[in-house]
Formats: sequence, C-alpha cells, structure tokens
Amino acid sequence: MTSELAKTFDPAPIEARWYQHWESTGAFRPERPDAQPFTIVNPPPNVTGSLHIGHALDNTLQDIVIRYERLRGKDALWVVGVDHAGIATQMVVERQLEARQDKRTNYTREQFVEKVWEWKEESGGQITGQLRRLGCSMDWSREQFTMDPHFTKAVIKVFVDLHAKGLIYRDKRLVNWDPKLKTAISDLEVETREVKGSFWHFRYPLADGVTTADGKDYLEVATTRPETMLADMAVAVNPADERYASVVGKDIVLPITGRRIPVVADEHADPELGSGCVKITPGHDFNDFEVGRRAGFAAADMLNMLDAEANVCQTADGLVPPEFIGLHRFRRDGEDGARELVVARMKELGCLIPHVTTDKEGNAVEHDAEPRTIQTPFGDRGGVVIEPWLTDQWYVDAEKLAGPPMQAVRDGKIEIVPKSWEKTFFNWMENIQPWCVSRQLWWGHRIPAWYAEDGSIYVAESEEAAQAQAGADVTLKRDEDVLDTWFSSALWPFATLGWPDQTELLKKHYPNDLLISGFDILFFWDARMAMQGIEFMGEVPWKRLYLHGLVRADDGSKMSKSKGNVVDPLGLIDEYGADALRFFMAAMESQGRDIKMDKSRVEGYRNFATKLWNATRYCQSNGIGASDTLAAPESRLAVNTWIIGEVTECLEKLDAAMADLRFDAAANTVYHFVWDRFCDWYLELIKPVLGAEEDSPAATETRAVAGWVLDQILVMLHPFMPFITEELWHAQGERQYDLIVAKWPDPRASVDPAAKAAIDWVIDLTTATRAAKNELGIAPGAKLEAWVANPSDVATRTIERSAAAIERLARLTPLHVGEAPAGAAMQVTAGDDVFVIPLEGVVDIAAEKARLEKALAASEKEAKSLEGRLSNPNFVERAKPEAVEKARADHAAHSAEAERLKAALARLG
RNA sequence: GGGCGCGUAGCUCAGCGGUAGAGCACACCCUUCACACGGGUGGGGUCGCAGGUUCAAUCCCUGCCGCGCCCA
Repeated sequence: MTSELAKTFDPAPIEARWYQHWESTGAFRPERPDAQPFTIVNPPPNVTGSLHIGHALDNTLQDIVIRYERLRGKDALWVVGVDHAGIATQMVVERQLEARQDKRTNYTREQFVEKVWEWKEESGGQITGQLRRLGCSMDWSREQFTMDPHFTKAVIKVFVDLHAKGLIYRDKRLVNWDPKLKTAISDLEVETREVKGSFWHFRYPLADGVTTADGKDYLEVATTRPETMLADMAVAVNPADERYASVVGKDIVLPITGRRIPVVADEHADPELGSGCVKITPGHDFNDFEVGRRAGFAAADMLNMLDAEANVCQTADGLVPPEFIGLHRFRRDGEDGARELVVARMKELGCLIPHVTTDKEGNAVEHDAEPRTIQTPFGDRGGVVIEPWLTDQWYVDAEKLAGPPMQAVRDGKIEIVPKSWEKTFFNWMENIQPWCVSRQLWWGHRIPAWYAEDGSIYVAESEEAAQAQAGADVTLKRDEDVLDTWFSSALWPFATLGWPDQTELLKKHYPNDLLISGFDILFFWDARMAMQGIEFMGEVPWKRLYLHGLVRADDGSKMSKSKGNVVDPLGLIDEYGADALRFFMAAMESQGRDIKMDKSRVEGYRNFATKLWNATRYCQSNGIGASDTLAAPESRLAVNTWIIGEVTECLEKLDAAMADLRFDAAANTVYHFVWDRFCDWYLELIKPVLGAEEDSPAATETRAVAGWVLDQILVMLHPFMPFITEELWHAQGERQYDLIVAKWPDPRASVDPAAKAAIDWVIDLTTATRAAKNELGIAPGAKLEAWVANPSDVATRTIERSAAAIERLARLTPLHVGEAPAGAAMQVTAGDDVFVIPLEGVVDIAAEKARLEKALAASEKEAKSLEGRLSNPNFVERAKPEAVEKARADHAAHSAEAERLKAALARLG
C-alpha cells in the first residue's frame, strides 16, 4: 500500500530524516564480503574548514559514483576523514590565544598541543556535519584523522624508511621562509604576485685603483632589494662580456659595510640586461645562491643578514653598521626599514645613480629609483613576502620518487581524466624540485630525528631505537620540527586502510578505484599520493584520477571572502534542497571545466524534483505502487512496451556516461527521461487506460508497468538525488530494503520497434495537431474530426488501439479512414500520413495556406540542398556509404513531405 | 617568456567531420481532475576572425584577436 504524499514537496525534513536513518542503520557500508570492492578516499578537508562550494562539488561527484557502485552491488567503500592542517590549525588556535592577550610561547610545546586537541574536540571538523547535509554517504564508522595514532605510526615509518633509502636527507640551503609564521614552506606554498616596486641603480667602487675597459672605477649594479647589499658577497659579470673581462677576479669595496668582495664571471649575468653586472647575495636569493656555489662559497659560509622575522642581524663578518641592526627588511607599518636606510646611505655616499625622466616641459627630473612591476613571492598562508633564508631543513628527493608515477601514467596504470591534465602532470613531475618537508611549527607530526651533542643525527621510529643506535651514553635531543601536512596526507589512500599493518581492508581496497579532486591540488596532493603509494605499496594508489574545475561566482570571477561573492552551499541547500544542489553540480560538470554559479539552474533542478514528486502523487492516486520485479513486467499495450524500451535506452546511456565519468551526460539522460518521456508522454498516454475499467487487463498491466518504470527512475536517479528518491521509494509501498541499497535496474527487455513506431506516431500526430491549431488560433481544447485517406500500416494499427489517447492528447475524434468531405480544412501530417480536419467556417483559409506554404518552403529547401549534395559525383563516390544512404533517405522524406504539402495546398484551391 | 584551456541562441552550457541542441530568460495560448516550482506552441544563432585540409568544417590544421588559469 502506498502512503499518501503531502501536496507540496518540502526537502528539509526529508533530508534530515533519511540521512539519520541511513547512517544509523549502517547503510553507507553494507556487509558485502564477497562483492567486488570499489573504493574512493575523500580529499580530507582541513579540520579548521567549513563546507564551501568547492567541497560541495567535489563530494557530490564522489557520492554519485559511490552510490552508483553501491547500487550496482559492489562492496563500495568511501573513506572519509579530516586533515590536521598544520599551519592553518596552529594559526586558528594562536588567534584564539591572541584574543585573550595570550600567546603560544607562554606555554610549553606540550601544553600548546594539548590546547589544539581541545580546540579540535570542541570546534574542529564542522565540515563533517555539513557533508552529511549534502547527503554524502561516506563510511563515518571509520572516520580518519591524520593525527590518529595509527596514522602517526604510518608517517613515522615512511619518514624512517625514506631516510634509510636516502630519499630523505637534511641539507643546508635556501628555503622559502615565511617571516610571519616563522617557518619554512615548500615551493608549492609560494604564490607569485605582481607588485609595484622600485629598481635602484648603485655604484660599487672597484678596489685597488682597478678600472673597467672604458675607464670607470666602479661597476653599476641594479636591484629591487637594496637591503640585501648588506650581505653581498660578489658581483657577477658574464664571462663573455668583454667590457668587464679585465675586472674579473678583482675586488669591489662595498659601500656601507666596507666588505671586500670579488668580481666573478658567471653565465647568470646577462650582458644584455642593464649594465651587465649583478650583485650576488648568496644567502638571500635563489639565483645568487647557485652563483655563489659556483664561485666556491660553501653554504655554511654564505652571509646571512636577517633573523627569523626578517629583521636585520649582524653578519658573520661583523661588518653591518649598528644603525641597521634590528630594522625590518623594508618599510612596514609606516616605519622605514633597512631598504630605505640603505638607499639613503648610498645616496649620501654618492653611490646612488639616479633614474632620470623628462617632465611635460622637457626638463630632466631625477628620481632615486625606476618604478617597476616586480614578481614577488608571498606565502599562501601568512600572506607576507617570502624571504629566501639559509637554514637546515629536511628534504625529500622528489625527483627519484617522481619517476614511477610518471611511468604509471604512461602505461595507463593511472588514467587521468580528463586526459588534457596529463601534460601538466608530466611537466611538473619532470621539473620537480627537492621537497622541503620540515616546518617550524608545534602542531603536526614531529620529525623522528634525534641529535647528539656532536651533531650526529639518528633517525628512528622511537626514542629508544634512536638511543640504541647512538649508544646508551649519548645524550639525544629530538628535532623540534614537524612535517609538512601534505607529507602525511600523501599516505591517505593506504594509511587510512590500516597500513603499515597488513589489514584485510588494505588488501581489499588498495589500490583505490578512483580519486576525485580539484585540479588545484594535483601537485600538492595527488602527485604526492602517487609517489608514496607506489614507493610503499608497490602499486598505484588509484586506477583513475578525475580532476574537476573550480566553482566560480556567477560573473565568472573566483569566489573569495574578500570579494564577498562567496555562495554558501548550505544556504543553497536551505533554499532549494540538497538534491537540487547536487543535481546542479552533476549537470554542470563536464570534465574539468570550471562551473559558473547559476542559481536559476539550481532552481530548475528543484522544480525537477517537484515534478517527480507530483508524478509520483499521480501514480499513487491511480493505484500505481511499488513494483516487486527487477525485470520489466509483461506488456501487451504498445504504450507499456514502448516505455519499457525507453527505460532500457535511458539505462544504457546512463551507464555509458557513468563509465566515462561524464556527470553532465548522466544527469541529463535521467532528467530528460523523467520529464520528457515519462511525465510528458507516458503518464498522459496511460490516463485513458487507467480512466477506463479499473480491473481491465489493460489497466492492471499498465499499473504494473508504470510502477516498475517509476521504480527504475528512483533507482537511476538515486545517486544524483538521494533524498527525494528514498522518500518516494518508501512512499510507493512496503519495501524489502532501502533504496540506497537497492538493486540497479536490469530490465531484461529491449526496444520493441513496432511499439516504438506506434507511440512515436501518436506523439508526432499530437504535436503536429497542436502546432497547427496554435498557429491557426483554434482553441487548444477543441475536439475535431479527422480523415485519413490512405493510412500507413502504423496508422492502421494505431488509430483504433490508441483512439482514446489520440482523443485525449491530439483531441482528434473520431478518426475516419477515407476521403474527407470537400471544403475548407486544416491538414496535419504524422509520419507518412496526412490528416484532413474539416473546419468549414472556422478556419481562416488564407492562414492555413500560409502555414502550409511555410512548411512547404522549409521542406523544399531541405530537399533541394540534399539534392545538390547527391548530384555531386564527388560526394556519392567519396563520402562514407552511410552518409550517402542517409542523404538519400532524408531527401526522399523531405520530397515526400513536400509532395504531401503541395497536395494539401491543392485541396484548398 | 613557456604551457594549458575557453570564445556556440539574451544568460549558463552541451555537441566536435554530414549542415546546430538543452536549461533559464522571452512571446503567445491554456485556471484540462499529478504538478503554475505546471501544460502547450513559438521566436531567436555569419557556432570569435582570417586562411587551409576535405566531396563536406561549429567540429581537423595554421595564424590572428579577446578572456582565463598554471609555470618561469
């Protein structure tokens, strides 16, 4: 027995009720020990995060796939969890302390970490509740956290093993240093932005009376970062630059510090740029670091002039004048810094070469510097300019780890979808840099390395193990740093399944089948999972990698809090329902293209849900309830046989789209089947059948078929719109199981050509009649008599059997076979049949003539164009036979149509 | 500078060798017993520009213009 549905569809209570039911009954992970596994791991959102529209897209797509595979009977596992998000989380907690005039350094490391855990318990992981509102069917019973003890165990093991293999090492080199957060960050965490800056030109005097080829006693250097001259160690010129050949190997006496530095020859200096001389600060510039190394400076000897906060400190040679010590690197908060003071001093010393421009009157004007747009590195978290800084850090030899993933993509072991991303993937992997993985933070996985007083390093899984390596009498101190968050999330596809323990789960669900992520984390996360997965599991982490785009604001701009154009997915859920939002995401997702937010489209899919709701209400009011067969019921009526065929076609298209991860095609296939086929035609066509005798075999059959079709719709639509479909599934009657774990359609039926021809013919006749009436201004409800003189086979078969439907939809009744009485008439065609509909005194003959002439012109135009093509011998000889065949058939059809229209016009005189 | 992508109906987007589609918007009609969050009918496109390949190009190739992203 069906249960009555409310007149209006209200998503909110339905969503809450079903989600709670699914989760509490374990429906997200049904016991299917013998089924084929299907596995997805979610990109773990930050523990500090809340659901934004990008999460909504990413997780909707994953949920569609996992629900689809679950319905297809697989042992579907969607691993879910949250990332500890080192920097982001530490910042959140520090900000909380700040609000209470407190700070991290007022606590010990252990106390602070304890506070982070407290924060996590109280307010972390908000997003997990929000993912539930979206309807995501993850396995919450195994929710993971990257700081869980078993995860930490995996992280430590990976670090120790990579170190043992020489793939992790400690090195002193320049890192991207964030002076605000006071930690190193990886090159990927640096964002280059263009900022307006200045370009200063300086004179660097040559020592010992040396001069250049043209007699100058100085070299001209230019810089956008004048403060770094306090740590300059050389000036480079190109070895091929004859202007300076005589000064290579000679010295410069640096103004301000008085340091003697050599002129070196190095390819890095471009003779075409400026003076051709470049100041070299190996301790504060990546290019200069390399030049310095080539010039013979060891990293340990490179001068450093900045502290962790980028304030000036004394260099090793003690030559920085006291007035500079403690100044910030450059102007900040309205206070001049080292940069401004260096420029002022150089000017006083006559070492500043002014930038000269001409004003409107043609007078020369001198400026301290030339204005310039500068590519400036910023930390993506802290938002301040990154300082290249010489420190000891831990590095992963990414180059060695990158080889196998590239090979896996080349061999097709990993399929990247859409394929166009492969090139970007290879480009990055081929040029990969050592990955700096140590972070000067307190929150995160602490690096398992211990130092003895003599500086030797012991890397081990525990302090005891390290002590055992070092010997009992050695005092060890653990490394203070933690690992980059991405170092741990790279282990997500296997550490979440229990690794390093060889669990059953791991055996069954690794490799994962699919990973869905935004392309923005392709390098950060996806590539690193591929490296670690292959390194530690010996197999790729997933067989397919699907990359989707960004959700943009409705004007195409990037959503950002500062622009205030952020669309809150939870607000959309409140307004339109989760099903509508999900369907929007799916329908707009066409393989990687960015999605522009379009609320009217979300609204449209809300309307679609309502349409289905009301169609179900109609079914219920006509005794159409739950079906109990997987196979299509027996059918004798053309309309029923036809709709069964339509279900099979819809299913084939849907399966094909899902196999290709064409979410848009999949969503549209179901949408059009439900609305255009099922609601617009099938339900209308069966109304006369159901309206007749209730217990007739035809009505009984129709109720069975309609109930079955509606069930197939609910199943096929469920991955996209889980809530409304589950609600309707149960509203349709007693069920043995919930829809979420129902069986995917298996109609065991095919398209019946005769039934299809008959129903297509009725639809054709109906549409043509409605159009003609509309154009002639005849009331749509008017019932008219019609004559067909020489009915086709389809017409002969269909006129009688479908008379009721034709009466109801085309409003033609009765339909006579034979010549129509003479007189004014409207004429419509359906397939090969022409119907004459007498309208003496009603129809405007001129209007009808105009209508027919317009149609005739269209037919003739088509026929003529096809004729032209067919008369071209090149086409007939060289085109594909199917193309020629189709052109011939189309030509015949259009010619015949034209003939019929001519005959119709002739009737009108 | 290098790489990638995009430019199709007013808007948001599919299509990608055989002569163009959807949703929304628009116009007209319909208070028909599932639904006005609805039904019916219709209007609207030199498929960015210029060449080339082909019997045939929105679709393939080249160049250009415009927009976006990534890397240096």
